Amino acid sequence: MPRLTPEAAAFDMHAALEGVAIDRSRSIAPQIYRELRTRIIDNRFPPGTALSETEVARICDVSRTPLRAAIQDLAGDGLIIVKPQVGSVVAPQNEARVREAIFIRAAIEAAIARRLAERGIDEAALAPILAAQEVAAKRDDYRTFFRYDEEFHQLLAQMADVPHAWQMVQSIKAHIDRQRLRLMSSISGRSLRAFEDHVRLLDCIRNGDASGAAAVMRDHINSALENVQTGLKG
Amino acid sequence: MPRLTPEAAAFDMHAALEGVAIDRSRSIAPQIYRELRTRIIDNRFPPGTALSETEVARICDVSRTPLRAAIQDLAGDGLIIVKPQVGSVVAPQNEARVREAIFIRAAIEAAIARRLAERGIDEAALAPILAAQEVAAKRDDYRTFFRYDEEFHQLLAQMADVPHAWQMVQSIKAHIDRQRLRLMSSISGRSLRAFEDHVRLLDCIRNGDASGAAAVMRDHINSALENVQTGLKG
DNA sequence: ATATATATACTAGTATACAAGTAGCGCAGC
DNA sequence: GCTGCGCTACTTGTATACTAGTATATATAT
Repeated sequence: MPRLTPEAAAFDMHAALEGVAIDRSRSIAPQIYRELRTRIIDNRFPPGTALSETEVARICDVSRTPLRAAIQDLAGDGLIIVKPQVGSVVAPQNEARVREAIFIRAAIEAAIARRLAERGIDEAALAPILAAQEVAAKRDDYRTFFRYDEEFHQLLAQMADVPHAWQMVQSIKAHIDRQRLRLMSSISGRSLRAFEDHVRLLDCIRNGDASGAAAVMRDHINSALENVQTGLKG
Repeated sequence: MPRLTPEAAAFDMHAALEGVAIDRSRSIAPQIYRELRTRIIDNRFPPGTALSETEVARICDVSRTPLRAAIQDLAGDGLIIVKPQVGSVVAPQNEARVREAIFIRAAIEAAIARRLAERGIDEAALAPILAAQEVAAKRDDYRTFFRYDEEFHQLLAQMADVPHAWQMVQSIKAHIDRQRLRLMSSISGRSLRAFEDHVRLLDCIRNGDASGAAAVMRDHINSALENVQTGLKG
């Protein structure tokens, strides 16, 4: 086993895996994947945590086979680092990695915005979400706003008809979200700024301003960079 | 087993897997992954081919475990469709999928071009590749040109310092390359046009024209769309 | 005391056995 | 001839046993 960091030494694996419930009538591997992924993103498994396949499998009461499949998938996402014959650890939060994740998300979502501006959209479908966002934003209720923000972006991706692109965004977004929770309430007025971005984005789309829409979306996503500079120590 | 298409019925699995050599001193799973991936992309495993884990494992003389891991990874790439308790097949070549792959690649690489224009690059490193491209392009030698084109784009990604973004491009590019080989020599003058794109791209980067660089790159990648319309039946 | 060899207790990678589910074929009955 | 039930032969999913490699601790020699 790799040397434990002080933080990881105090880590309680049983506590971190509390609430894991497996439905034996469905495939186990994807369920374990989801459970672990959620816990890594919300930092119940802090970066650097050692994950022994045997130990986790025993605690979750499943065999190593589906658990291993989940670990491999998480390694593919870059959330777990597997060192052959040595051990697996939750990937450290690397500033460069987060910045690159934001870069990729901005690239894909800007392209989505561009396409929507070129093709036009059904604004009616977005209206209720946008209204809910406005309420949350004016209350500076970032938690609620964040939920509708997710919906908003997802709906745009659906309208652009690029499901796999959205899947990639979801995958890469894990690296961004993993550090977002730490600071989400720290910056006041953030929701309002984001809401205004959305309004400006829809303006551009409505006017068929493809480059403008892409630029607004790019800046909107890139605003997460502000967190990176202040949020990560390394 | 899923019903066989006429094409797949005549398929010879042993022939398709010829040349698979496993180095038992290294991990087997990634080796199998590479071997299968290569064969799917160059259509030695035509779309729709049924892949039985047991059968392929036996022919490759490995156990199901590492082979299964490879299959799962390929399913993650969208190159194989796994139907639980039914069977796995090589993913059909879907026009929408290819178009979306091009969309994603264009998005990421356009963002790379933009970043390079903002930051500036070391043109000297690109010069030899560009020179080799010019020679191949003027001979209309698409095969050679294609090799240098790959190098060119990879080097740009390296310069932009986004290794994971490039990894994603590589992954998604499989869907594009799978249909490229069929037509690569069909359109004459293609290399020259691509070469001119590269020159214009470097012009924009040199002048710090971020939007221009992004636009050139976007159009450059999107030119692959011309193949899609004529190349796929469905 | 320090450096080096070695034992030990882990790790992930692989092989194999078993379970559960699906599709297609064939036969019985209508 | 046609319909429907059931058997059979596959498939992938899971559990477990085994292999091989690594890091740490311990003992030993210098």
